[in-house]
Amino acid sequence: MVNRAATGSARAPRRKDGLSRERIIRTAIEILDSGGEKALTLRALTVRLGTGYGAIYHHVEDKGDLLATATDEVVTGVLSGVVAEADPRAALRGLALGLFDAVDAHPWVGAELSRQPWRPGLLDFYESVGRLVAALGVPEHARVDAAGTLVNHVLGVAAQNAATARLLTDGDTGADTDTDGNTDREAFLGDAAARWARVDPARYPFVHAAAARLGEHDDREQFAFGVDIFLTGIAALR
Amino acid sequence: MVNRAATGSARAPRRKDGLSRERIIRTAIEILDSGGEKALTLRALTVRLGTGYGAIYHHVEDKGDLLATATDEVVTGVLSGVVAEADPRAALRGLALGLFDAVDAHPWVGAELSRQPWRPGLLDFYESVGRLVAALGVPEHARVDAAGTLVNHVLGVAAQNAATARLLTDGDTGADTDTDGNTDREAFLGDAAARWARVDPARYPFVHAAAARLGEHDDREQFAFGVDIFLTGIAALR
DNA sequence: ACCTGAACACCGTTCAAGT
DNA sequence: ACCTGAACACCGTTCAAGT
Repeated sequence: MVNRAATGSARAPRRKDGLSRERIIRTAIEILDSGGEKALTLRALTVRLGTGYGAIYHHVEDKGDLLATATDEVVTGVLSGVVAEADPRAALRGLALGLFDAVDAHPWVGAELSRQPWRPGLLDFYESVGRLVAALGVPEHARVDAAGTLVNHVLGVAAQNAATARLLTDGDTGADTDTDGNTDREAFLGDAAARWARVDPARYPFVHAAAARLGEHDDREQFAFGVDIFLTGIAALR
Repeated sequence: MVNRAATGSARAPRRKDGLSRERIIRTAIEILDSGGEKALTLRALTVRLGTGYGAIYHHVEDKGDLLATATDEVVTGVLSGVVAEADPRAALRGLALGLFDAVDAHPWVGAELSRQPWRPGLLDFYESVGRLVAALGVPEHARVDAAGTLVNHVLGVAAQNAATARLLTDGDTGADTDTDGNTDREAFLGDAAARWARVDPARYPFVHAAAARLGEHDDREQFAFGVDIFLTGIAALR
């Protein structure tokens, strides 16, 4: 399948492709993105990279190390792409939505972030949130808690997102994910909505009503709404 | 604890202790509480219950089923113990803190809740939050999102709590957890604080300052603070 | 119906051996 | 230094066989 040195005359081509820590992590991200958390096994990595286990363990400490570094990669990559805003409120909203979108695109990141919230990948995020909270006029003694609350909101939604994605893709071989797009997703969501709608309306009126409106629901909007609630609450601390 | 037909004269004692779904789940909870998520293996269960694998699978669908049911058990048990309050704000705070305390006592619950946020164990919680949010005067169209945001805050902190607990107990055999109490915990927290304090103060002034104050930090207070921020933010929706 | 436990499939990880 | 791949320890789960 690799078919290297197909043409001829080439002298010594540096050796092979050159296995490196970066390439391993990049490949891991690809596997995670296409097949979900469950798809990332050391075996799958060796196959995809065309090497053995030891080669991977030579560049990477652990599977945990692998997952954590992959997560850092995605998070830092996205945060640097967030446009700077003058207004602290708008900046905070943009920052939060930036991370939301990243997790939305890579749901496994949500699971990993809630597993290890103190990873360096979140350092810049935390720092930015902290400064912006200060810029909002929050007194010093409340800044840490306020920033923590906002970060927690992001991580909480991220975890939820990951849970939904896991339900959608795990167990699946991922074979027909490409062919049909979102039939699976729709089927699942319909199923979930039906199950939620089945709760006793007499005993759970609120949940029942919420389930009925599940179709109109937009995760991103709900997330942004939550951010605004916290921003309003935080503004009152001034 | 049930102890039925304790006195004599009882005819056929029904057979042995009688392995039941309830007993399996109760034992699972014990293992999870004392040894953490990693300690719950089917093998450990068979040993503790003195049976084989098949016996367990006869009463329980899955390990997932086991974990989910155990989580439901803990959550519903605690929510029924929360005292009713007349003031919606106080009631919401009490409800949230009740779940926080439950997760604090059983950290594995936090991980499981963020893995499956739609479990029946959370139904009553979600319903109560929804009604109280309505009682606060939040307009109907915003209630679902508002309630969802609060639930997410609770689940987010719960997941974080679980992550910390996992770092503390997993890998550990749990042998000296009882003897020495919290030496391990203190050692770990000191280590974490030291690592956080090591971040570059020039590049990360906020995080660095936060790390310095990590000692005075109380998780429960920060959680309650977040709830209050949320409540303040929600009041503006009226 | 309820239980037993060997067997199976599949993990992450190690390590003597190669280049 | 970097890589190979058989081997190991340990999972969750199954299933023919027992009572």
